[in-house]
Amino acid sequence: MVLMATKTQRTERRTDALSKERIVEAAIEILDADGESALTFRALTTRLATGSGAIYWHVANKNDLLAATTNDVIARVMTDVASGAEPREAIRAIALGVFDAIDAHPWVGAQLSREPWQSAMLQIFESVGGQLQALGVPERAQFASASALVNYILGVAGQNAANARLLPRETDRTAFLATVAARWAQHDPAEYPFVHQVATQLSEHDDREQFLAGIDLILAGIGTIDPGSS
Amino acid sequence: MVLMATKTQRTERRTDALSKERIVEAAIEILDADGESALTFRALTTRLATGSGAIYWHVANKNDLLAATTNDVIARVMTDVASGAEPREAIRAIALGVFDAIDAHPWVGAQLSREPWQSAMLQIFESVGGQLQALGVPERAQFASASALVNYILGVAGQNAANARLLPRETDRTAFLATVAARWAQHDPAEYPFVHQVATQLSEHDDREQFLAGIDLILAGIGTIDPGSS
DNA sequence: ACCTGAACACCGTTCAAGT
DNA sequence: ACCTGAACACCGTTCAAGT
Repeated sequence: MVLMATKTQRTERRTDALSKERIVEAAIEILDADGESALTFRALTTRLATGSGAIYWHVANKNDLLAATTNDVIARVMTDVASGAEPREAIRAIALGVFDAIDAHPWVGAQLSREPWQSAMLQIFESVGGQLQALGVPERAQFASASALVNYILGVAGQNAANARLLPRETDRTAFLATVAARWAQHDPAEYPFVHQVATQLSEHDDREQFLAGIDLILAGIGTIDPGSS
Repeated sequence: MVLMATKTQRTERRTDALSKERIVEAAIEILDADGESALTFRALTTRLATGSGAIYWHVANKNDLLAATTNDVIARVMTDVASGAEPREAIRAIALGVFDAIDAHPWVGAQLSREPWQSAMLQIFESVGGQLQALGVPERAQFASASALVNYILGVAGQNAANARLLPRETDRTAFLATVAARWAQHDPAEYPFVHQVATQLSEHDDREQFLAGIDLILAGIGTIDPGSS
């Protein structure tokens, strides 16, 4: 195919032509490999063997580029998760999908908590909202319930992204949590009794389980809503 | 006092000597007046009539400075709120205090969701945790409950900060929400039925009330926890 | 001990010029 | 229509030199 095309190409562009997709793809690779600070237009131009102006032809600015990369990752999560399970399970699956995506691409977390009205967020909001309807949450409470869940997911997203930024590259999670727990334990117990008390639990806990426990707590709260007349 | 001191000052420094407090104070003024992007070391040196090196003598780097400013604002909120009300009311007061602080200083929201293990977060965590104990939440559930509440607050913090960044300076909130709602309504109803449906509610809702509704939802969830054997 | 400010090594973004 | 890359106007941070 490719060999044939070399002869008769006419309206076809060279296969490596720039496009927003190719730029986004390259940006994701850089972000995953070396983190947020490594994504510069200079790094992009080098990787794509082009000039900075070429990138600006396809992308408005860096914010636009970051929104596009985040959107890309979240869209993939949402299509993977779309299948029809029981609503409560579906919500947990959506939440875990986002959680795992941020675990795999920590920069997504930072971006999500920075640009909440962007398309990525809309997709999460839509998925969660749809499941709440399926769950039979009364209409007047759907918006607030979806917001609570999404805000919670957003909060954890930012937190996990920050952790990943602090983590000195591939440190294992338990070692990191032990460090934070030790720092917590150092605070004056008189001034920070609660922090002091839960410091041990911190080093033992499983981030992912804890995240899910929070989702379940909110779902339990939603379960207490009076179905009312609607 | 000051006049007298001018004669016999010895170990005293000139009253306008630099200090971390003075730098933090100036940073907060810049952030409040012109937003995150306005806080540069050059702007700081101009305002403080000094050199960049002088600032670095008191502050490790820009991250350190931002953490200190956030810590300052949150500390003020926590001492204002500390009074002993009923636990559930106290938690609502803490949450609203943080919410209002971010409303007044949007950059705090961005920073909170960026540096969750910092001192500012610890203070919120401690306050919330203490109230959960007073509420009689069983010990095994305290950590997860506090985390859920704090993560939720964190998520809203980031969202509000982002909104403030989008807001073209002192636009009123309802006008802004109407714009977002209009954008939501533009999406294909077939693809985004839920978003489409709640778009109207979005433009009518009160951010602050909605925030509190989420807190109440989580508190309701916490209320369903089996007290167990402790 | 604390401060000065020039210098360094970067950024994102623009734009005249090319194809 | 799409791409090139030099140039611009910034950054945060360092450091020799001053007091």
